[in-house]
Amino acid sequence: MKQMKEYNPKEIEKKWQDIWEKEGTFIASEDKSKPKFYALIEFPYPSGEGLHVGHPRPYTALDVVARKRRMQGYNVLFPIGWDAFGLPTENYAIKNKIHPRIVTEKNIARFKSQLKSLGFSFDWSREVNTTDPAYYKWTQWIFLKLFEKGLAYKKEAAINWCTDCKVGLANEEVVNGVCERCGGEVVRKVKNQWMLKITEYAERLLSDLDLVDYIERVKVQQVNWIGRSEGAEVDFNTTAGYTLKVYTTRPDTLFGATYMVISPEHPMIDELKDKITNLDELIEYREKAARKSDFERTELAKEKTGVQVKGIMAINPVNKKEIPIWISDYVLMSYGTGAIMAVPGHDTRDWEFAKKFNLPIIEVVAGGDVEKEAFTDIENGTMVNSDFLNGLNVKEAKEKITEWLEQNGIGRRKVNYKLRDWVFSRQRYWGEPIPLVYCEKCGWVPIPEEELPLLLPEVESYEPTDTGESPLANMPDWVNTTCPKCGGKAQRETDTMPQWAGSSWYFLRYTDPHNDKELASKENLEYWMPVDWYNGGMEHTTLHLLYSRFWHKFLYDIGVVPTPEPYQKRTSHGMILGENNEKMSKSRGNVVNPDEMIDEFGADTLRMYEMFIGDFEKAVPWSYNGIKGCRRFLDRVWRLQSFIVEGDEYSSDLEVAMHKTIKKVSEDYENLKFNTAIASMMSLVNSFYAKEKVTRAEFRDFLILLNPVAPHITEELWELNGYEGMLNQQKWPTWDESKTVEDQIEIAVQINGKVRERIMIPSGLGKEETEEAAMKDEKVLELIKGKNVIKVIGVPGKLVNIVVK
RNA sequence: GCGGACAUGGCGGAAUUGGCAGACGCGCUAGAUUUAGGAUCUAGUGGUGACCCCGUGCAGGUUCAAGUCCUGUUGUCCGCACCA
Repeated sequence: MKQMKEYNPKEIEKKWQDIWEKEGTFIASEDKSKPKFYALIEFPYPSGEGLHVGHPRPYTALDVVARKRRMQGYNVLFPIGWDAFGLPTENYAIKNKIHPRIVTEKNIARFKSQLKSLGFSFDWSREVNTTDPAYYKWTQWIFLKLFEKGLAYKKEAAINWCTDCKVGLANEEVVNGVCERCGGEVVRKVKNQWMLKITEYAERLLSDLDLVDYIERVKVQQVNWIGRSEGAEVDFNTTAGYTLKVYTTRPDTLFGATYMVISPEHPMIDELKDKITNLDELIEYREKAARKSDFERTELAKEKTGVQVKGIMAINPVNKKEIPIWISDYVLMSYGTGAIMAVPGHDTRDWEFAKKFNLPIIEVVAGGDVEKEAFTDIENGTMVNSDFLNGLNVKEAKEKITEWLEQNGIGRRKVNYKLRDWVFSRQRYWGEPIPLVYCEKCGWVPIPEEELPLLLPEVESYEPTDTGESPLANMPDWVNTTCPKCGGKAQRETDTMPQWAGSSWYFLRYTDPHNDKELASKENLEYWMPVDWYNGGMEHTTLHLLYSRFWHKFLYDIGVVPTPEPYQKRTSHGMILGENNEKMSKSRGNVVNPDEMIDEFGADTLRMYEMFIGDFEKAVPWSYNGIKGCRRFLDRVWRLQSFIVEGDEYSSDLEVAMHKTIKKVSEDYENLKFNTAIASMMSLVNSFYAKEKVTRAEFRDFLILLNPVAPHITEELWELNGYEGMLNQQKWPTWDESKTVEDQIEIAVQINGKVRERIMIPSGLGKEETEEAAMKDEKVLELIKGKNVIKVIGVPGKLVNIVVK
């Protein structure tokens, strides 16, 4: 036994990180003849807090896959960058009176050193930064293209306004009625906003989910968020001659419509103000509704409120009956037509409203008791009280009435989506300036492409204003400009883009990050896209993921990118919780800092524990003892050196174990089952210890298998023990399926389903031979002696069950 | 309310198409070694003292065989939230 050096992670991790950097080991090659593999993680937002141990979980997972793929001969792109515009930095900058650019630089430096100390195989030469003018030039360019194609428009709209951040929020940023970022109260505020027509892509965003390999829960969430529904639009005439359009998914219940409800903001009220006899009352209700924050609205959702529109009645087109019109805030202007036909017999909300205001309820689908509750079942039940629909089931009735409506020109088939257009303006400083100017004569005019990027100006104060204007509005020198079209006086847009802008296309930039002619070259996009595997958090499923798919589809339509979808495969990791099983946060005092773990145990141990901690897709609490166990394993691996014996082959008694492990590890790394891959390597090491021997061939292949998880220690052991070259340049080992099974295997013999004996039989026996082998066994014969054997069921390789009486 | 996921030892978790429940790790117990151990090694570790038996949230069912399939039920987590 030779003298062994101590395992010193501090020393060897630094050593190998320096070597990898110096040699450019992980720089993606420009050689496009090799098969490519593009692995992507969500680029981090460089906050002032630094990393906690939750961050490295997804990064390590894809690092493992990336490292394995390189050894399998792929040209791997595994890039990293910074999503650096955004509110927290700006807020911190305001509070501490430091320019957000300086704050950003500082935070990035911190994140970078933390990520580097974990030994990820990122291609640092392709680092991007959304706040770099050379990057946001192209964010602005894409926006101009959207504007050019009519997909960006400015609209006076009631938006979600965070009273703390003093900024408009997208629907997606309002969580439970409060601001997703700061938890501040959100109220409705009418503002002139830039909007992006993501709704125009709703159908494709939905149907193209068939083209990609996303985990089910991601697909389901996107489907729900897009919220497609099929129904009909129906025209209701009114006694005032005004036509009220409604959208319904239940046209079959038209005969049961006993009143109508329109949203308080519905334009009919203003248009017919001369004919409405209680206008004051309606306006009062509308104002009350507008003042309510979204939070209050949902809070008060239990009790329905409303006011009848007096002086006008609607006419049910199927039976010409006059029915009253009400306004109520349970009908939203932003969905469908802002008006509904109320069918209290078969819609729960309408039923509650009708009960409260004593409106008639008519049963049109038999099967329930509409006096007790709305009958909403659409599977069972037959149409009644519905003239020519009587006797049909719901499905048939829907079809028939829709045809009838179309024939009579009073209705049409209609598909609706819950998805709304994307509020794209922020009244903030730290974001991409919107490259448009407003000219009295020409309206909104894009600044010429060659003038991009439109730089964010230096500014005295970047505090948001109480009026809701961007800080940029306080800079007349910057705002006042000339119209690119007519040369007249014009003013710049002072709103900036939301944080989601830069992250909607960053994966494209990685393919060609230094290109100053295009956002990325055609050849590079052709070669690298789509992203083969994208892992990220579930919290981005309805925001970033949908937004970036939308931009990508748009870029596909205008011929910039070669694929209709950006990401071929999407997976998601579970959160790492504090040791107390609560979400890790500063305020709970349960944050575990990766720097400290690296200092105490080493990066390899941390990486390994991140992967071994549990089911990758589930939330799991951190455990200090758990990480200690991983360090213990690496210590054991280090000490394997003392067992090394000569041998270019696997030893006969471990041959099966080797092939099995290679198979298990190779497959598990691909299937997010890092925990079981590591478990199988631990078992293998236990076998080496049991023998106190490991051949050079066994050790060699074991090191390769372990390398993606623990890259530093394995490189060091590779070198120390005189293997050729660098470990990361080796070929991934392969397994021989026929060698993954022992010659003799143990199977169970059950009697009436209970295991009573275990026998050794040669592997590969068929069903009958297996049964025969069991029936020959002495102990088994003993056990069934004198009993009546009814049935013998053999399962090759598993067990034999003997049914006796 | 709607949609989705999950429920297995003291803990994190394993378990192809239904086929030996509890792999691997932690923790714990005992022993060895050590001046000492939050080090290392060996053995044990679902419950009950042992064979038996009982055991995958709960109650049924299908099957030779159920953690896995079916029906019902309870609980936890996540997403959406008056979407007509």
